[in-house]
Amino acid sequence: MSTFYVTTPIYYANGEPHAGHAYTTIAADALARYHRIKGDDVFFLTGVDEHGANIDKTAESEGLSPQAFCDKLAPIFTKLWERLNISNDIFLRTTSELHKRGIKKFLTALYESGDVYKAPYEGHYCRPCERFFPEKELSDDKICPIHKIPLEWVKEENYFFRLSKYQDRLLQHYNENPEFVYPDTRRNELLSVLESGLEDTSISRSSVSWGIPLPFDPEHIAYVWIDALPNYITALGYDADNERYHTFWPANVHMMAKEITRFHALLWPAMLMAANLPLPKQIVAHGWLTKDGEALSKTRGIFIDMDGDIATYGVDAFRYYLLREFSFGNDGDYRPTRLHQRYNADLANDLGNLLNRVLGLLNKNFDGIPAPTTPGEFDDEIKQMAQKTSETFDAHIETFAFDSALETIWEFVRRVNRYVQQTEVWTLAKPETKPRMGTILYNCLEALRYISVLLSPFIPDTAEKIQQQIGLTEFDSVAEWGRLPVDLKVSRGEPIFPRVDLKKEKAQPKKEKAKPEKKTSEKKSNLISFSDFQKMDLRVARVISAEPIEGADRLLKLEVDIGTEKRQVVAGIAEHYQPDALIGKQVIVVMNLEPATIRNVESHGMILAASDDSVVLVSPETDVPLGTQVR
RNA sequence: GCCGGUGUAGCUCAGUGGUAGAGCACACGACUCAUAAUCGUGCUGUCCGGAGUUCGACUCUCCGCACCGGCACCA
Repeated sequence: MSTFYVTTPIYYANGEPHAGHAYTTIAADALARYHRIKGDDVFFLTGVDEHGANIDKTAESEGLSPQAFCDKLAPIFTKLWERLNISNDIFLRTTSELHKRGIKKFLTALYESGDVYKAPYEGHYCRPCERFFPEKELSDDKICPIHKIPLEWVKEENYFFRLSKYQDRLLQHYNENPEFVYPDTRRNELLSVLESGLEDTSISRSSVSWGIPLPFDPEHIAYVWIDALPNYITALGYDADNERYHTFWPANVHMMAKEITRFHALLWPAMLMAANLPLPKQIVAHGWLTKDGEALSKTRGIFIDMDGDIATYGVDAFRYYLLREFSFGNDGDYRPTRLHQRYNADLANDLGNLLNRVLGLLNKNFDGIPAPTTPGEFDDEIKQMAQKTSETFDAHIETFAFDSALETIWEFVRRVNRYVQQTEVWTLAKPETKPRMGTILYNCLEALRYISVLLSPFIPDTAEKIQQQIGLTEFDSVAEWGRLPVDLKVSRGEPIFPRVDLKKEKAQPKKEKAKPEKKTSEKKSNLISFSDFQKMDLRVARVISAEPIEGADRLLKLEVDIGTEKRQVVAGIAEHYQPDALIGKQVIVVMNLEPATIRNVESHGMILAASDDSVVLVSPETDVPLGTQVR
C-alpha cells in the first residue's frame, strides 16, 4: 500500500476564513479522498498558524490575550471545514503542545547544522516604533519619519539562517525534479529568484513577544514563518520520531495559493536540507478567486457569499463548482450565475435526473434490481466507456486538472442518458422484452454506481446519496464494472439535486453586504497627542504638471503650486491616475516631510490619498486658496 | 524597465503546420421513463494586430497591443 500525505497551509489566524481558504482546502480534500478510494494510506493536514505580531495586534485591538483570541478563532475554521465536509486527519494549531515540542526539536536541529548564526544588527532604532530604520529610509538628521524624534543607535543581536548557502543545492533540486513546483509558471518564477541569488534570512524577531522562543536562546522569538513551516512534520510526531512521522514524511503534496510558494519552495526546502531531512515531493499552487471579475477585498465589501450559495445550492454544488469551473493554477472568476447554471445543467439535469428517471422505471416495473440476463446493442460500449472514463479521470487527477477530470465524468453521464434514449427502455415493459429492459436498467444503475465512485472525492455526500438510492447499504468505493448486486431494493428518494429557480431566488430579500470591519476600540498606545498632530504641516496645493518617471510603474513626478512656492513631489499613483487628468486638481500636500530621492527624482513632500486596493486622492470639497492649512 | 504567462464562438475553455472544436447559453426537431428534464440537428468566430518563414499558419519566428503574475519602484 502506498502512502499519501497532503497538506494545506496552516492558515494565518488573524481573521475569519474566506472562500480562498475554502478553495485550497476543498482541493486538498478531493485529493485526499481520491487517494483513499485508491486504497492509499492517506494523511491530510490542515490547521492554523497562530503566532506573530499581527495576531498579537489584532487580539489586543479586540481586548483579548493572544491565546484567548486564537482559542476563539480556531473553532471558526474547524466548523467551516466540517460544514464543507473536509476530511482532514488533523487540525494543527501552532499553539499546541505537539507543535511546540516538534518545533523545539527542529530548531535545535537547524541550529546544530551550523547554518544558524547570530549577527549583530545595528542601526537607527525608534523606541515607540519598536523597529529599526534602514539608512536609505532616513535623511541626514536621523529622526523617526513617524514620530519625528531623534533615533537611537542600537546594537541588537539577531539570528540568521544561512539561506544563501543552499542556493546551488536548491537549483540542482529544481533541475533534477521538474515536478517539484507546479504549475510551471510558479516554477519559472522561483527559478528566476534562485538565479538572481538568495540572501540569508533572519529567523528571530526581538520586537515580537507572541511566539515560540528559540530553544538555543529563549531571549529570541522565532520568526512566524520559521515557526509555521515545520508544522508539516511536527504534526506527524517529528518530536517523538514516531511511526506516523516515518510513514508519511516526506509529504506528497503541499497545496496552497500562489502567493506563498516562495516560502514553501525555497525557504522550507532549505531548512529541511540544513536539518538533513527529506524534501516534500511537490509544491502545488493554485490561483486566486475573483468575484464577478473583481479582486476580493474586505474593505470594499467584495467577497464570496459562501453561506448564501451553500444555503441555496448545497455544499456539494459549491465544491463541484469550484473544482469544475476553474482551471487549476489560474485565477478563477467566481460568479453566482455560473454556479447556478452549473447546478441546474450538470447536477440537476444531467446527473440528478438520470438517477431519478432510471429509478422511476425500475420502481414501476421491477421489484428490486434485475439481473443483467439479456445483453444487447450499446451494452459493451457503456461498459468500455466506464473503464476508459476511469483511466482518463486518473490521468487528469495526476496533473491536478480537476476541471478536466469532472468533464470526463460528465461525458459518461451524458452517454448513459443517451443509452436510455437510444434503447427506449420505457417501451420495453411488455413481457417479451422485459428481460432486456431489466438488463438495460441494471447497466444504468451500475453506471451510476461507477460514477458515484469517481465523484466521491469531489462531492462525497452526493456520491453516498446515489448509492443509497440504488439500494446499497454500504458505500462501495471500487470502480470496477459489474459489482452491483442484483435484487437490491432501490429507494427512489427525493431528487438529489432539485432544480433551483433563479427567479424565486431573486424575489427574496437581498442579503446585506458585509460591512467593512471597524476597529471600535483603538488602543491608547495608538493615540497621538494633539501637539503631535500639529507638527504636521498640511496644505492645499494645485497640480501644475505631472509626468511619468522612467523605469517606474507606479511613480509620477508632480509639480505642485502651494501659492507661495512650487514644489516637486513624487507620488506612487501612476497605476491609478493618468498624468493629464491630474493637472489643475487641488490636492493636500504634507509640507514638512523630509525630502527623499526616489528613482533619482527628488521629492519634497507627499500627496495624501486614500489607499488600499485602489488609490483615491484626497482633495478639498470645493476649490480653496492655495496654501490653505489643512487641520 | 526587466522576467514569465495568457489573448480561439455570448460565457468557460480544448486544440492541430493544411484554413477550427467541446460544454453552457440560443434556435428548431424528436421523445415522454424523468427534476419544463433527456436525445438529435443547427447557429455565430477577421483563432489579438502586423510582418516573416512555408506550397500552405490559428498552430513556427520576429515586432507590436492588451490583460495577468514575479522583481525593482510606492515618502
